[in-house]
Amino acid sequence: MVAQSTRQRVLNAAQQLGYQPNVLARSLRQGETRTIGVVVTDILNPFHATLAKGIQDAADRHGYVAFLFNSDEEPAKERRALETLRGHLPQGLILVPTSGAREHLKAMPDLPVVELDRVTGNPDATTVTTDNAGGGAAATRHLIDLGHTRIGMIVGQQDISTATQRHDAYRAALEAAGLTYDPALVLPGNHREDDGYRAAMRLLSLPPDRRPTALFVGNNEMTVGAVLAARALNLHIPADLSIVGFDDSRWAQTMTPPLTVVAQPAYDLGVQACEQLLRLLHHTGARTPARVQLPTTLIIRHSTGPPGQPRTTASSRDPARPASSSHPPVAPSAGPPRA
Amino acid sequence: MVAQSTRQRVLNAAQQLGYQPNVLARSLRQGETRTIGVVVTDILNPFHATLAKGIQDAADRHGYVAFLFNSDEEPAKERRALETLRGHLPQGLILVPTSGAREHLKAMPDLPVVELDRVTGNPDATTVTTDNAGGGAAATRHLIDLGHTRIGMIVGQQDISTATQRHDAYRAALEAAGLTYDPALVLPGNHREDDGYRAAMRLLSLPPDRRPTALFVGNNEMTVGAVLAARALNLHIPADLSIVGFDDSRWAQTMTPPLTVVAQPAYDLGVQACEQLLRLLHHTGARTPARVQLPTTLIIRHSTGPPGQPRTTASSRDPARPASSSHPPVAPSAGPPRA
DNA sequence: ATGAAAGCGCTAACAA
DNA sequence: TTGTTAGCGCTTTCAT
Repeated sequence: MVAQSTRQRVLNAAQQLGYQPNVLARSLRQGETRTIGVVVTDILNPFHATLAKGIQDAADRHGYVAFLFNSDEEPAKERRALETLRGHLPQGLILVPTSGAREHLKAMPDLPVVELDRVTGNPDATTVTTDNAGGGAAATRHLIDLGHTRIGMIVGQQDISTATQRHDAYRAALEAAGLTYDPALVLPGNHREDDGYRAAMRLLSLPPDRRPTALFVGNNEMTVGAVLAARALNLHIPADLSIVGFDDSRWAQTMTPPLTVVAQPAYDLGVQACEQLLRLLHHTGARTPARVQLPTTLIIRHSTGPPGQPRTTASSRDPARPASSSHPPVAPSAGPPRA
Repeated sequence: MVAQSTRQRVLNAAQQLGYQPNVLARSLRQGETRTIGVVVTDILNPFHATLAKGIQDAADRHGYVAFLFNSDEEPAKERRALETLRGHLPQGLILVPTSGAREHLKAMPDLPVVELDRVTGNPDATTVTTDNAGGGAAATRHLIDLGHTRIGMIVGQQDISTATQRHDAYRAALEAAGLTYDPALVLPGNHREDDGYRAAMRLLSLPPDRRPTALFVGNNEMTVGAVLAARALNLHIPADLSIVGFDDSRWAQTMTPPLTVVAQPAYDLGVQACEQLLRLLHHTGARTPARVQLPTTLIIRHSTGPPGQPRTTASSRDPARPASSSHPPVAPSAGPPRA
C-alpha cells in the first residue's frame, strides 16, 4: 500500500545493497520454513539420485527447498538424519524408509510424511510407490514363457516392502503357471552389489540339475553383482543364464548384453512424492490418505532367452561368438529430464 | 554449572517431552547456522553424487549440515541455487562452478568458498582439484606408447578449467612425442553423454586414413556416448579403436571391455573440500589461499591396445571372438565407503 | 498510508 | 549457582 514510485525506489535500493531477507528470522516469526526434508537410502544409487532430483525440481517449482539426507540403508543413520532435519523445522518429510522408520517417525508425530518407493505399513501414511507386484509378475511370467522352469530369485531384505511384494509376485506367478516354488532358489541380499554377487555365486554353484537357468533379481544394485557373478563363472548370458533386473539404468541399457528389466519411473516418483506432500500441507483436510502407485514396464532386451541344455561344467562349451553383433547397436541412453 | 542430579532430571524430562532445540532461533541468535551450502553440477552423475556424499559425510562428522543443490550445468540455475542458499545463511560454500560462477559469487563477497573439481580462476579462491594435467598426459602417453599416431580427443567446454587442463596436457604430450596436434581430431562437447556420442560419431566417420585410432574422452558421461558411438559403427574396442576415459565408475569397470580410465578420488575430493572449508571457517586468519590437488591414476584395462590396420569399412573383418574370455572375470566393483 | 511495538525461541551478559 | 533481561531480523497487529 505504497505509491508505485516509492515502491520501485525501495526495491532498487534493496537490489543495490544486495539485501536478501533473512529466511531464518522470517521462518521463526511465521512458523513456516518453506522447507521439506528428504531422506533417501543411498544417494549413490542412480535410482535414488533420480528420486531426489525429481523431488528437488518439483519442490523448487513450488517455492519450497528440499534438504536431502542419506540413510545409507542404516536405521541408525536414518534416525540421526531425521533428528537433524527436525531441528530445522521442515514442513513435511519425504522418506524412503528403512526398517526402523516406523519407530523413528513416532518421534515426529505432527509432521506430514510421504513414504516413497517403500512403505512402512502405517495405514495412515500417504505413499507413492510403484507397482511392484505387477512388475514382479511380469518379470517372472516372461521367464516362464521363455520355457524356464528353474527360476531363481535374489530378493531384498524381507522387512522392506518392495522386496516382499516382488517376492510374493514371483512366487504367485510360478504357482499360477504350475511350477513349484523352491525356497532353495531364493536367496536374500541387502540391496547392495556385493550382496547380489554373493547370492548369485551360491545359486549358480548349485549342481547342474538344480542350478537355476534364469534369475530374477530384486533391485538394480544386486543385479550388477549377479551379472558379474555370472561372468566370473563364465556363464554366458542369455545362453547359459537369463537375467531380469528390477529398475532400469544406463548400466542396464549399455552392458553386454543389454539387460531385460522391470523399469520404474524414478523421476516421476520423486515429483509425485513432492506433489503429494504439498497437497498434504495445503489441503490440511484430514481425509483418507493418498496412495499413488505408478506403473512398471517390462523392457525386454537381450539378457533373457530360452533355457540352454544343462551341462556339467559351465565353461565346457561356449563357442566363440562376436561380442557386438549378437544384438543391435544401442543409441545413447535416455535419462530423466535434465533441464 | 548445575548439580549432576538436576542436570540428569532436566535431560530426562527433555527427552520425555521430545524437546528438540529450535535450530532457527539458535542460529538467529548466535549468527551461526552450522550449515554449509553445496552446489554440484549434476547430481545424476555418479562423480558428483560421490563428491556430495564425501562432503556430507565429512560435514556430519564435524557437526555441520550440508545443503545440497544442483546447477544442472546451467549458470542461471546456479545463480538461483546460490540465492536460495544465501537466504539460509550458510557459513560457507562448496561449489563446482559453472562458467557463470565468478560473476555469481560477487553477490556474496563475505562467504568463505571452496571451489571443487573445477576452478573459476579467482586467485584468492581456495580450491580442491585433481591433477588434470597429469591425468591428461598419462592418458595420452599411454596411447602414444601403444603406437597410436592419430589420437582424437573429445573435450569439455573450453570455459571449464578441467576441460582446458586436460586438453592442454593432451596437446603437450602429443608434441613432446613429436606428433602433430591436429585440431580436426579435437571436438568439444557439453559434458553429457549425447555430446560424447555426437562428437565420436563425427570423428569416427572420418575417412579411414584420417580417422583416429584412439580416443581420449574428457569426462565420464561423454565416454559413455563415445563407446556407444563406436558400437553403433560396429567398431571393435580396442582392435579398431582404443578409448581412454576420464573418471572411473562402475560403468567403466563392468562394461565390455572394461575401460581404461584416468581415475579421480571423488569421495576424497568431497571430504577434502569440506575439510578445507571448515579450516577457512575456523582459522579465520587470512593467509594465502589453500590449493589442494589430489592425484589421478591411470588404470589400464582392456579398452586400449595397439592400433589395428586401417581398413575401408569398419565391419569388413572382425573375426568372431569369445566375449568373456578376452579378459579376466571382474570382481564386484569397489565403491567409496558407504558406512 | 505510515509508525510503533510485540514477540517467534533462543543465548549471552549481567545481577543477585 | 540461579534468575532476569535484551535482542538476533523479521512479520503482524494496532494506533495513528
